[in-house]
Amino acid sequence: MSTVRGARERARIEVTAAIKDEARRMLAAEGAAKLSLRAVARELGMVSSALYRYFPSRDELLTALIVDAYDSIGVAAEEADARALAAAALPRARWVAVCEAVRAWALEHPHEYALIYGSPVPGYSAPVDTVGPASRVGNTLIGIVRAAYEGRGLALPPLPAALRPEAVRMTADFAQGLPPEATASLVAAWAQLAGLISFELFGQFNRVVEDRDTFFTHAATQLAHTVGLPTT
Amino acid sequence: MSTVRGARERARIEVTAAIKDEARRMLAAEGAAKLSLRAVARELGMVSSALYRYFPSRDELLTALIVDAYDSIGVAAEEADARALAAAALPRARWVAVCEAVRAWALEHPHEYALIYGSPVPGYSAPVDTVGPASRVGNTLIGIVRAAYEGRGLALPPLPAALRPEAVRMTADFAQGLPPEATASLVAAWAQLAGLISFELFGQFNRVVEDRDTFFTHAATQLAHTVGLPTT
DNA sequence: TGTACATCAGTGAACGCGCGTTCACTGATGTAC
DNA sequence: TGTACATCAGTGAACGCGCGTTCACTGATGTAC
Repeated sequence: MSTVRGARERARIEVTAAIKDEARRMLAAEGAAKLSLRAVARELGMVSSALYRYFPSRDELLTALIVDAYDSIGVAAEEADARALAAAALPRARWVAVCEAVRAWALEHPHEYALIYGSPVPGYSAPVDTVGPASRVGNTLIGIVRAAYEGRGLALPPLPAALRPEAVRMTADFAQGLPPEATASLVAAWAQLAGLISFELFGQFNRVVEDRDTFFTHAATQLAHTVGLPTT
Repeated sequence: MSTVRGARERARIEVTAAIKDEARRMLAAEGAAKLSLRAVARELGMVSSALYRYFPSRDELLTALIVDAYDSIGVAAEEADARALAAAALPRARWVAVCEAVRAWALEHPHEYALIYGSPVPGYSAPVDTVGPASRVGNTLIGIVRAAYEGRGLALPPLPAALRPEAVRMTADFAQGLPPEATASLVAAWAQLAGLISFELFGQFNRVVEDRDTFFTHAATQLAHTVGLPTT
């Protein structure tokens, strides 16, 4: 059976996890730029070259952390939505709940958030493996708007003619079943949500916004409005 | 007269400028994390220790670049607004013009944008000198909304009671003369504008948004709506 | 079940690199008398 | 106007640091017969 593993295989899984955990800890403490294989190895009581049995390079380790971060924030969003849905929340409440969950995750994991939504790590370019996990939050938001559309419908202004072809293409590519107006607003809202969180996290709200929970909830509610979610 | 300078003083001004220019070039090429005093000195044909006659540390040089970047993007915003105003544009058109100018600046100076609006540089904390220059873009946006308010007025939904005290405080702190509803929406819009630009710049729109000019103009126009700027 | 060989995790030394910062110095520019 | 001294830009060597990656190796685990 494939569930019974030899000592070698079990050890490999455990050590790989330990490396990622330690790397995540360093990431949280110092940020991506300071993440070094040598420091991780040191902390684990290994010699730095031993890590090359598990990750062929520093970049591969970073990629693994990025994928994990995308999955982690994606799960946070999906679970928040599932809870809201279980509580029979209306689309607008689901939307706000997901936004708040994403923000809460970001505040708990600021460096991981910066890793995936902040400025790109110099010299590193994300490989294709990250595309799937990267879209979980977006897909959750799409799901909420789709449910609203199929229910009471959406309240959206008409698209300018110049944007229609692009909105139609985006809809076909990743938001099937939505009206193109909704897709365009949704993509913008997703970026805007990240802007709100980034500003808070990266210090732009220092000396500007003090009651940040209240402020964010209001902004997220307004965003729900811009994607056409009905008030009631 | 203080306008006649000795050779020493003139040289100092020129060399300081040359150091900043070269540093900016390296920043543009490699990003903030890779900016090194040694590399700048090398490129300038100086010995690395000579830079310490001009900047007491690497962080001071970074701070100078940050201040310059804030000023540069601030000037871009202010000039765009002045041009729109000279063309007798209505507030909404001024708003969109400023948003587009900010985006254009960001696309031309991606690493400088990342330096000021991206994830914080590890180990670096911005000193107080940056506060003034940092608020130029925001002040430009405030000015547009204030002009609209004093003209035809703003179209804004009422504030939730929980947010009112914070909105009143923000208004008193940096947006005197605006109704508190406008201040709250404005701060959110400012962060959302940065989110739109960051997503485009940092690659989140890859495989998502293709016709980015059109998309951005639409999103900026929608933002004008959320801050209450009248359509006509 | 036992043995011979293959696989693979981890070691330790080394390579070559670049960095920020300090310090005693030289020589040119500026200043006071 | 000329001279003596003070100021300051730039030099060159050095300190101490950490990094990613390679490579030949040892010894334990796994596998085929």
